[in-house]
Amino acid sequence: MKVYNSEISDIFNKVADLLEINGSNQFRIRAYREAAGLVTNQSRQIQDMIEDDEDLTKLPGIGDDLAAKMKEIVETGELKQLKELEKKLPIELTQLLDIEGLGPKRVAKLYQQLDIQSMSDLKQSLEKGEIKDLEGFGEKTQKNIKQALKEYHERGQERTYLKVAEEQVQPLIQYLKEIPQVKEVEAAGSYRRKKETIGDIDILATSSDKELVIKKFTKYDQIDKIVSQGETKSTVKLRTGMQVDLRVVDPNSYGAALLYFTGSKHHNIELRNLAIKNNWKVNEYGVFDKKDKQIAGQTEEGIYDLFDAQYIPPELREARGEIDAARQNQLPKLITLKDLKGDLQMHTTDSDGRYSLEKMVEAAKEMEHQYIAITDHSAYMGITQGLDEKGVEEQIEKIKKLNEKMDSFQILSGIEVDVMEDGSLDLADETLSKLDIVLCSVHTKFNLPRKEQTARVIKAISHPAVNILSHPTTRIINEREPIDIDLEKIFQTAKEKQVAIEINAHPSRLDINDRQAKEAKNRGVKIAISTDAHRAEELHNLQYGIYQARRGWLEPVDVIIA
DNA sequence: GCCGTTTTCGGCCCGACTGTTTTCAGTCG
Repeated sequence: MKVYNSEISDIFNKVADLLEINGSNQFRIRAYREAAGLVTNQSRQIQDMIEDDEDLTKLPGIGDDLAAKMKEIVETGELKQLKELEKKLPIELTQLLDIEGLGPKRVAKLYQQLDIQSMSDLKQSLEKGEIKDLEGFGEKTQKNIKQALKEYHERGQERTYLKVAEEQVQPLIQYLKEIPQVKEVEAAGSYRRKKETIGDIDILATSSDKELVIKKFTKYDQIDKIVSQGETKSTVKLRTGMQVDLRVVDPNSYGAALLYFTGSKHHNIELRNLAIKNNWKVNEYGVFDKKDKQIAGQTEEGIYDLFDAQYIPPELREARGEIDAARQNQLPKLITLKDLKGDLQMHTTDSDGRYSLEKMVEAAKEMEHQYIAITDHSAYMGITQGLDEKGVEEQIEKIKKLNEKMDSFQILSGIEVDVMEDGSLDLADETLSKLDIVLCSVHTKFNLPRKEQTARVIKAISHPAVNILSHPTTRIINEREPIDIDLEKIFQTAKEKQVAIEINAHPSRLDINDRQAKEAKNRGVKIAISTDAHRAEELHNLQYGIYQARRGWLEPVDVIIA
């Protein structure tokens, strides 16, 4: 039986939720949550680590108890402790915690006094209007819970693509910049860390007249609702449903506040713990010594400097070893968009692209690319009207003629060939051998069992003609789960066969992801970053692939850049 | 439940805003 890391972290989170509703020791609860987060962020499967007899207590925050519990989950698929807790408290209570404004204390009270166990119980009680009479609750709180429950059902759980968030952040930043009293303004949070999806937007501004800035912020014309408004902080909901938090601080706290609101939370905690060892205190206003004197805080650089660390780019601030690396002067020199000289995957009207070969070439030249690969689909995928052997040869000729007219720019003849169910490729070997570059990818049979799916992909990339494995997991963010494959084995084969692994730069794919990219790098696998553009405008998506690569610690040397 | 140049107990990151209170608990990030 396969037990995934996500199942282990789900169980730990449920234990933490129930313990919290039960009023247990908060630090014990935190230990479970930390463990859940650690397991989620682990690039290796815990099950594999246990099978390899690795010592799980070497992981930070994991002691004998939690290590034994992970082992129990891997071996039995469940955790006795959770079963015991469920006898005392209904498990549905944990869902109530997802409603904004409902934390463990209130959920416990609703359960104890009104026997509210589920969303539907809550809805009924709200309709009866009996919640306002509980001690510590009131008219306003009841109304807020009612609204939050409604929004919970409307919004679902989806996070927004980075690109979609950018479209909302940029004009808002511009609006804030135009307020004369605003000195600096920057979007922080997961947006600044360039995470593939964004939950809400955190904006930081500095000003000597904070209240005025908050006031003007709440007048932004895209705001649907003001959730909260204080002297230095306000939360609003935009018409799009996106939540935006603005925090205004004094200019001399800019660096500390930017650091704080950029996160990640775990990165901050690591820094704070480091500060404690030096008898310092870190908060959003600065770093303070024992006498409460500010010793850093104006700039992020100054703060990292105080910790004897290199400046850590936001993309790396995920508590994945970046602080240690920065203190040993060993941070990677992250790849930038400028390092990339071309694009290795795009489509034209010869398959499912919307633009002609000539148009795509024109657009790529305008972007100052030095080369591109034209990689239309192979014929197998009926809906994409892909190329068969004859079609490929015709396109090769067409590209050859076009290349003759170019000075320094180069067009590579390529293909995105389908991987069949048995791992064979959708074009004859002879045809594939005539191409400059061959990408292979899975577009069908997403549900094969792990062993078969892995064998299928390994067979495909073992084909001597293949250069790149495109969108390896086939996931589409918020839409399609990744296929079940053993990426470690695939990376191993990729290295042996000198096949590159793609970071597909499409904002909804970003496949492989940041952690997987880091793992690939560690295993010595080359990465290709390409847009998979189906229209000329999409060539600009390369930036999102670069963000993901940076989050995966990639340097120019790890990537096919020219 | 974890952890240790304060090592086997006693700590564990820190502050803003709201609503219900009348000094603060609860929630959020």
